[in-house]
Amino acid sequence: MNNTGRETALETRDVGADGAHIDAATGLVRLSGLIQMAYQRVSERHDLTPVQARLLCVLLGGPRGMAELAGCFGVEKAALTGLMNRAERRGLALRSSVPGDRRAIQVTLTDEGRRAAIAFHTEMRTEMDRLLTPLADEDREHFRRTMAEIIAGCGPSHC
Amino acid sequence: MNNTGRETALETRDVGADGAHIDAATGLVRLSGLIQMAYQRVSERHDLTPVQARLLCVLLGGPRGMAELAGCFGVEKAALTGLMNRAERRGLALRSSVPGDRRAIQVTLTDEGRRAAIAFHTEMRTEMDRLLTPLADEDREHFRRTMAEIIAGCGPSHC
DNA sequence: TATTGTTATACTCTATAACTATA
DNA sequence: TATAGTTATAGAGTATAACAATA
Repeated sequence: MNNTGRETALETRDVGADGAHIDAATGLVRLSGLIQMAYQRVSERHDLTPVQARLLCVLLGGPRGMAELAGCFGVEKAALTGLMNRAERRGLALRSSVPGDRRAIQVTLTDEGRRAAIAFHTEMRTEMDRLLTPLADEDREHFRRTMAEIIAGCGPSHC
Repeated sequence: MNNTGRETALETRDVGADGAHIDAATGLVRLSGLIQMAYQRVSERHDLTPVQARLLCVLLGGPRGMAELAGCFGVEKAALTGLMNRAERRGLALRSSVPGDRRAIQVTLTDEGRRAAIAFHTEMRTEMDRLLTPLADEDREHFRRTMAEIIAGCGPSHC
C-alpha cells in the first residue's frame, strides 16, 4: 500500500484511476461538486454570483415576498434584505409595494434581470446536458427517472 | 392556465406534484441542492462550516501544502491562509514546517480535527445512503455506475 | 400579538494586489 | 525569476438580536 491513507472517499480523491469504482455516497458528493462548479462558472459568465443567479431564476416564476424568498432559500429574512439591496443596486430586481398589505413588498425582475435570468438558465441547461453526453440515451433516461425518484423521496421543496 | 409562468424549471419549483416529470437538467440542479443541504446540515451538527468540513476531509488523506489545498478547492492561496487561521484557532488543524523547503508548510489534522473529520464523514455517508433508500437495489447500483460514468467524463479532479 | 421587513453587528469565505522569504 | 505563503483591503453571504410598522 503506497498511498497515505486515501481509503476514506466521500471527498475529492481518486478511487481507481477514473472514478469507476466510486461508492454511491462519494459519487453523490462529487457529482454535486461538479454541478456547483458549473453553476458558479455560468454565473460568472453572466456577471452574477451563484446566489444572485438563483434569486433571478426563482423570480422567473413571478413576484415573491421577502419572507417567502427567505423560506425558499432557507435563510433568515435579514439575509434577503442584503441580497435584495445588492440585486437592486445592480438593476436586476426591484421592490414594489403590495396593495392591501402595507407591511409587505413584492420583489420583481427588471427587464435586465429577466434577460440575465433567461440567459443564465439557458446556459446552465446546456452545461447540465453536456454533463450527460457520455451516457447512452437509455441510461440518460433511466438516470433522469432515478433522480426524480430520489427528489420525490425528499418531499416537496420550499418554493 | 392558472399559474404565473412557472414553466422554466431548473430551479426550486414544482414540476408535476412529485417531481416525477422533471427534466434531466433540472433534476441535476435539484439533486445537487439536496446534497448541499445535507452537507450543510451535517457540518452544523459537528459545529463546522461546510468549507471547514471539506478541508478536514481532504486532510484525512494526509498532510497537504497551502498551494496544494488552494488548487484542490479552486481558490486563491490567500483564501487558504484565512481558512487555516480559523481552523487552527479552533484546534482542528495545524501548520508545521517542511524539512528541505523553508518556504513551505504542511497542514495536518489535530486529533480533534481527525475525530471531527471522521464523525462528519460517517454521518455524511449515512445521509447520502438515506437519500438512496427509496431506490430498488438494482436501480441504486445502476445509478451509482451512471454517476461514476458522468464523473469520469469530466476528467480527473484536482486533489 | 403576530407578521413583514429593516438595521446594526459580527463572522466566514473569497478575490485582488502587494509583500516577504526561499528556491 | 519562480514558488510558497502572508498581509491588507474589499465585498458577498449569513446569523443574531433589536427594531418599526402594520395586521
